[in-house]
Amino acid sequence: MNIGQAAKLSDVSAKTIRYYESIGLIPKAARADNGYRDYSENDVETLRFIKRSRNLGFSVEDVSNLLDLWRDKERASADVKAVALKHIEDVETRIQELQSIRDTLTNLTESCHGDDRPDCPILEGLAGNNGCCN
Amino acid sequence: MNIGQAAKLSDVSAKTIRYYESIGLIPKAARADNGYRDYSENDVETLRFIKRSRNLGFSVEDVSNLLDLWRDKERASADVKAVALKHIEDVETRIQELQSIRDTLTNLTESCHGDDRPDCPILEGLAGNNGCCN
DNA sequence: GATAACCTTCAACTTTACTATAAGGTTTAA
DNA sequence: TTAAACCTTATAGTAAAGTTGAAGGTTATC
Repeated sequence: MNIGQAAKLSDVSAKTIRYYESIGLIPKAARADNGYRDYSENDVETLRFIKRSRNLGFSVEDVSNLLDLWRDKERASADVKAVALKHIEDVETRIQELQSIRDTLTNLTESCHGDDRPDCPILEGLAGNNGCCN
Repeated sequence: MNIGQAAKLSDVSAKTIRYYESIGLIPKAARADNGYRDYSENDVETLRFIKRSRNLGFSVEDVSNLLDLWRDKERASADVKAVALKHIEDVETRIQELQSIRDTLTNLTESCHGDDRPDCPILEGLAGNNGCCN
């Protein structure tokens, strides 16, 4: 199938597929007689794998590692698990950072009456005129 | 004081201070006789405000708006609150996305024995061979 | 007086992951 | 047959927020 069809089936745009090929994330595609890239069902599977992994927040480099593991039928599942656990840890850290930010902002906004008067604890907090943040 | 001193006091690097000036986030600095930028305590306060705001995840553009509001002694606190509430909402959305990712990954890793055998539910999940994700 | 530690400008580069554009060849459908 | 809808390559641009480097002037210290 042509790249457009593969794009549709995998939900990865044609441009992005070419980009992935250019950076070596996927091997160079086979070519039809007319020079067009030619994809198999298997290639589409790979693209779907990439798409799902990216949706789960793995970097392209992580995905590259995961693809290697996926293709290696002898790999130890522990190797895959290690990549996943590391990523979970990173995600968890980011969640906690964001929660901390949210809580600080929530405290600030709750103390701001939010009307047309000018005094504003939010700005005071950002300026450091209270003990609540940093 | 010189830029290095202002950098130290505000915890914003000298290069970043120059960068902020170049994009108009802060006004052009006063100059000493030798041509060096000259900062006041007030300027350092502003840099600290910027630093805290950035730490709380506000974009540079948001910070620009917040600075305008900060400088405008007539502003309505409601205007500030609106910026903060919008940001809280964005942060909350991001937290939920990350939690969803984390939960999916946790499910996958929990079903993976993680030893030296090759079969791996994580890769199967990423490949779409189960119902758990996307 | 030398040398380190400052400061200056300006342009270019970094990161990540694409996206866009140009100029052109191919295929499909009316 | 001609127009739309594909496909090709190569180059450049985007986002965001800085960072780096070169080439040079200034100041503080030994």
